[in-house]
Amino acid sequence: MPSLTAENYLKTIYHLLEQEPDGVTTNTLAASLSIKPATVTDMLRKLSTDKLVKHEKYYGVTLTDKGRKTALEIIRRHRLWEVFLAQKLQFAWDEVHDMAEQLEHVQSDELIERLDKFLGYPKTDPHGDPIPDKRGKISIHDFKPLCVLTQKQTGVISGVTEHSPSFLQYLEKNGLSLGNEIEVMEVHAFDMSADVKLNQKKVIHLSYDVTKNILIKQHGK
Amino acid sequence: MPSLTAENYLKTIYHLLEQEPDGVTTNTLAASLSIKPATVTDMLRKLSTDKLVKHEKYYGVTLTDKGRKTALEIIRRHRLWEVFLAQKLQFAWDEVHDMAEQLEHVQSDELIERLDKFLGYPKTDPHGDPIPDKRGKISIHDFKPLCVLTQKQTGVISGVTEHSPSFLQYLEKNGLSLGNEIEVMEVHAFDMSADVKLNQKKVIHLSYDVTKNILIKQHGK
DNA sequence: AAACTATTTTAGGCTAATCTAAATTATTTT
DNA sequence: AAAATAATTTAGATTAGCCTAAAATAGTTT
Ligand SMILES: [Mn+2]
Ligand SMILES: [Mn+2]
Ligand SMILES: [Mn+2]
Ligand SMILES: [Mn+2]
Repeated sequence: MPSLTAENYLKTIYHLLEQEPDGVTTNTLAASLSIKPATVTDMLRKLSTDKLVKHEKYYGVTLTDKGRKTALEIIRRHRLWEVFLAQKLQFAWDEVHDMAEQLEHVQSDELIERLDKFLGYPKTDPHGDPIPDKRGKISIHDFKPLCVLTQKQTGVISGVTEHSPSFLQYLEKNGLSLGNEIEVMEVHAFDMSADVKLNQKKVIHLSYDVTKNILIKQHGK
Repeated sequence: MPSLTAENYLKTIYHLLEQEPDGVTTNTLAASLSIKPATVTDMLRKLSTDKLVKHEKYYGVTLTDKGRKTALEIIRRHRLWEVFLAQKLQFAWDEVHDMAEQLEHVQSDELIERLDKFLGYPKTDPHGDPIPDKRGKISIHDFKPLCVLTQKQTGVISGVTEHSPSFLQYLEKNGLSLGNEIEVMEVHAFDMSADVKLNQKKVIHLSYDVTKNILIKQHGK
């Protein structure tokens, strides 16, 4: 029964550990939560006491099994609510995150089970991110950033690594939604931008800032 | 933008004013919120500063127009979520309240509008209580407690004034759900209990504690 | 009208979550 | 290896929301 605040710490630590698996620093966590490092240190002491994190003073923090399980529960709730908002209430994929940030803290296991069933047990959220099952098991995909594909390689847009409304709206406007096929026509060495063919039709030009944040499931893989 | 705590005060004051229209006392409010009177006095000062309530020291508190509007928004959210839980997630009417207590605090006007639409603009919640519209307009019914009906009078079960799971489960078990027809066969003077015919079939015996909490829409009214 | 009782408010304290400023520790540069 | 710099922790303070105990007020009884 962690507080809403503690839940947000655990979730954020979980996400940051995906980039820095052997420990998240106090500053990184503070920046991510938009609070001061001193506040983070305080909370890490409490989370340590509750055996949710392991904090090596002056080095960094990682999750315990208990902490990881809790984080995955929150992520499960967040992503199921996002599916609900997108599929049932017809919100666009750039609109669902902020509401899910609130809904994820509603405490009721039964509610989440029923919601899962109501949604038809979805495996991914509107951004292509996998939804952990009720036991905290999460499937890991081997999607690659579009920027690592080379000429002639093809695949399906299957996720994003950037969730800001402005980025998602940009993708939507250019027809780059989940499920669409792409083929890399040419990569320009000087700025890493790429020409990409969409659904075997239109060719569009994408900057590196865009291609690095689009995840591709490669064909025949 | 009242806090979650302030929202609960406003909602509770609104409900208590339905019984005591010219002012809710500090003790009543404290009991209703399960906190101490001293704490209530503190919060009432803050809500007064924010022009949400009018507090006459040592007498009682009422809502300002602004406070009433806010309370009705929260009640709207609560009841719409209850409809969602009952109709879409198949929860029983005695299970929805606690989850709605949490969901009602999720802040997003657009979410509530879409939810309302998704549910087909319901006019009442699973307990028969009216759902305020987005402008804070709430329809008032003229349902009467079953206990005031006399022999031979008939009507339809249309609401309850007691929401505890044990009471609601009792009603459910005895077929006393919303929409069912009743006819008063006999009222026993010594304990105010009543024999009531359900859907022109079975006659059941109900104590006063039960009949006073069932609201009836009388036929031809 | 005075005294008593019940209710309400005030005074002073506590905890969770935040902050700023100062002290400490680790890392990098010279 | 010392000094400088950067990151982190500690110390002390603040605010919201709660508490208990004491003081003040209102309502009731004699
Ligand atoms: Mn999200
Ligand atoms: Mn998502
Ligand atoms: Mn309710
Ligand atoms: Mn209800």
